[in-house]
Amino acid sequence: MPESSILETPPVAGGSDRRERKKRQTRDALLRAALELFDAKGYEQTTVREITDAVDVSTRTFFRYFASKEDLVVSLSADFSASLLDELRGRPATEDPFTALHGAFTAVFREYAAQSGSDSAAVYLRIVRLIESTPPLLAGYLRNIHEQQDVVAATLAEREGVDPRTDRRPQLAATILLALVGLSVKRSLTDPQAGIDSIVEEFELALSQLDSALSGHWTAAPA
Amino acid sequence: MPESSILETPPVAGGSDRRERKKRQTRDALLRAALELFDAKGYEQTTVREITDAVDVSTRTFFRYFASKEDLVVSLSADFSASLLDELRGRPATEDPFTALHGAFTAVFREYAAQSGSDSAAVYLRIVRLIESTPPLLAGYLRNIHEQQDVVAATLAEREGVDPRTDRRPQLAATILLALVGLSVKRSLTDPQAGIDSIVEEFELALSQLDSALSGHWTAAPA
DNA sequence: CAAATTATGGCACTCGATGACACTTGTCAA
DNA sequence: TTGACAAGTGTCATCGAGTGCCATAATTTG
Repeated sequence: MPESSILETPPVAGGSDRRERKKRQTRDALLRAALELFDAKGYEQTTVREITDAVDVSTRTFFRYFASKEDLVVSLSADFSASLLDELRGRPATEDPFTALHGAFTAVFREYAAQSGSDSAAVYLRIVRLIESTPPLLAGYLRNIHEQQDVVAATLAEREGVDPRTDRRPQLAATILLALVGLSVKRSLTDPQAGIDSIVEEFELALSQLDSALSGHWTAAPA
Repeated sequence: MPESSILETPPVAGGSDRRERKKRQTRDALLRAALELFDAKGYEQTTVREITDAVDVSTRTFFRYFASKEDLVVSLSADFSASLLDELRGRPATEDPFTALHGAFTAVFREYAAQSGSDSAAVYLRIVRLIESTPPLLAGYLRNIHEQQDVVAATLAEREGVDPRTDRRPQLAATILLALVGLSVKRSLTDPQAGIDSIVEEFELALSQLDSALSGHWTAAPA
């Protein structure tokens, strides 16, 4: 069984030892048990002790797999950001920054949404909902995004062959686009029915209303 | 001596009792001692115990004044956000959303920069530097901004008489403008010499380059 | 099988944060 | 002035997150 989900440890090294497998299993078990408990009784109400008891390892072991309780959740959303960057780097150089960033973003989400064989999309939504409803997690999540900004900006600068230290447009574009991504995700969550596709829809909508929102009064209907 | 700085407890009530004064003194002392220690040995390396020892109160008292160690720092920057909202609400209704938000932002910063009689500007910069260089503080700070978004959006919606639940432009505008504020602050900090004025300059610059950054390739010089 | 690695468990400890209880001090009414 | 009453504070106890250290068990390698 493929069982390819964002819950798994990324295929870092080719280590195919039994040791590696066991590590992966424990990590995976901790992850699943934690999300289960977080769903059931909330993030803050769940102690690390409870998570490790459910998997039957020591709490000490937990902190060898995850830097912190927060990291367990946030690292999952970080994987997602990593996908976005990968996709962005793979975009043809003929695309201008805006198009490339826009394309990379929609591609990543569509990819997740299309993975019918796995539970990536479901897990992603679960995690994001958890994050959005838990202040300390939200904080860590936003910090992550904030750090990504610089990386995205650097990537864009390289694509366009400009110096990111003198030209402010890369950082500016990265800031705006990532802010829109965040907004789209947030909006989609207000609808409990909404799936991953609605994130893309919200994103498109935001882009189309950008001009209208920033110019003049809003007496007219959104363009 | 006026001593009017953002270190002080905001003038909540007119309570001019001795009790009020004493409370204010303790809070103020904790604030100053904490910032002093944070500057000297870093936020994470400073324990609450050390702060309270410097002021000679119990650690329990500390947590009666501040919800957390993080709150002590972040609440100061939150005051700033509050100023922005006040200013925004005071803007004439004839101004369109973009103009109002832009005007409110520059006004608040200019006001801070102009307070030569106090150390508001200096303290603000000190705090923001501390926040930007301390991951957990940055996280809390960003979470604050994120929460402000909804309030700003609601304010804009009211000004324009649109329904924030159906019209997405308020939230969109708030998101973009606050993201630009954050970017401007961040950029100003890279220059150790920069004062508060440079934040406004960065903001203006970002606005003027918005179109250029989001459309086409960047072969041409920034508009 | 023996030796070198490496994951794990257990323990003690620090620190942030909270709750309970008692003490002191400022405030207000009689 | 006196006597509540409330508010700020200190002390003590406790919990949970996170870390350093060392012993031990599992795994890999020779």
